[in-house]
Amino acid sequence: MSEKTGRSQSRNLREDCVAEGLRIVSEKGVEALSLREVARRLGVSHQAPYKHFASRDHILAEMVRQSYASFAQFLEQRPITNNAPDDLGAMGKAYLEYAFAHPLQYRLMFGTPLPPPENHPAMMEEARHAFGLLQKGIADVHAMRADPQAEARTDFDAFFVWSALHGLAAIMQSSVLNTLDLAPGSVDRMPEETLNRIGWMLGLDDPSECAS
Amino acid sequence: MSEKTGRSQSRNLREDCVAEGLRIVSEKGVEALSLREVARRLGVSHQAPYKHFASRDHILAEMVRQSYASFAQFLEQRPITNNAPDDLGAMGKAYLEYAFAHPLQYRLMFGTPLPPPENHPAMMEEARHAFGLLQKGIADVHAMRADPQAEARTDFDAFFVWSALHGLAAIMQSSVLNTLDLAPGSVDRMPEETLNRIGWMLGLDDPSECAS
DNA sequence: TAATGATGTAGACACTGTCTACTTTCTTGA
DNA sequence: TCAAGAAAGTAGACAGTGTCTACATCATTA
Repeated sequence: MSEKTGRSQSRNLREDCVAEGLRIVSEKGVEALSLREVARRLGVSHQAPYKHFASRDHILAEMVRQSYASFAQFLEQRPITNNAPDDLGAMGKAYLEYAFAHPLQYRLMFGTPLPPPENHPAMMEEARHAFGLLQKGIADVHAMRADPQAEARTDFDAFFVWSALHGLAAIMQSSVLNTLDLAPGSVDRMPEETLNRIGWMLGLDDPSECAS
Repeated sequence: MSEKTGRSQSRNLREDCVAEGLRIVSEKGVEALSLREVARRLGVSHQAPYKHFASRDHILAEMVRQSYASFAQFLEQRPITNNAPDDLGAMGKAYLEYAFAHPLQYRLMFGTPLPPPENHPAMMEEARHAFGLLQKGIADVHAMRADPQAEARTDFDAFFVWSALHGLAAIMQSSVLNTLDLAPGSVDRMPEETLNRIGWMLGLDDPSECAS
């Protein structure tokens, strides 16, 4: 009974397929992903991955699930203070950091049509978890406010923040951006300024800055 | 010499390929686009389109170019008043209208990796034109202000507005959205509220609303 | 009128996902 | 212990794709 039992090997193959698939995605993008290439890199027959995944969509869904998980983990592992607005700001910063550090993986999660969500509940569960972090960040901020209306707006604000962050991340990765004739420096300052504006819109800053 | 000369037919085929391609994209998305399917629908051999386009990327670039053109045309044909802030608001509204009315075509322009821009200058020219409309809308607003700093921020503000609008459009088309447990109604009100917030952030509204 | 270039056809190649059939390997229960 | 059976991997086939090449057709024009 060596360590390399058939079962453990096969379980490794399943995980290896996902890992190798994610590597391909990170290098060349989702469009360049093929199960045959995965099998080739792992040195197995082109049908081996199909013993562990029903279809290309299923391996893709697992890759998306793991991406959401590591994305959420990255958001969670930032230093946490007891200041809700600061923590929310740090989460926004972390969001953009992840998007810029792993552009193709980010595109996998948020920029390509996902396999039918109803067929891949595990994938969606992980997505809900990631979004839940943002909801909680917003809720914490609202909770420390006197304003009773704020709480009712939690989902709305979460949606808005997500939308603003995603818009920024998506456009900064677009190839269109490089061909636009923009004032120099206006692109580089965008992430920081956008985070400021989001915070401002949520009323995180000193109201006196409002009119300036 | 009938009207149907070889030349005019071939020119039609070129245009027909793009039109049929756009039809496929609008129905099934870019991923489902294939030149052989286009040829099949047009009743020609699978190689006929290649007499008019060097590669799949070239036909795709032309489709993107036409999409940008019709997108820009849609933005331009909205009623124009002499009130710059109102006109800018109307453009934002038109932006979202187009995105929601033609989701797959919108994805073609802003949601899929474009063919190498340097190889397709006509495509990028049309993209610049579309973005130029937004820049002009912002510049007009800044121009009617006393604030001299505002003008220097034109590109920055244009970038921000584009980013916010795109983020909203992209997320509202995401399949993830339907599986999130959000407060009912928070999604439906997003477009209008986002436009309000953008206007607010640009200072288009009465400053007295700022602290509310 | 003959040549030439543009346009369209046909076949082939390598690649993809997925179906089927076959072999090997490991587990497990009588 | 060993035979049965499940699990895992291999191999071949099929239809689909983009693109290369060779060939046919036809209009213009020198």
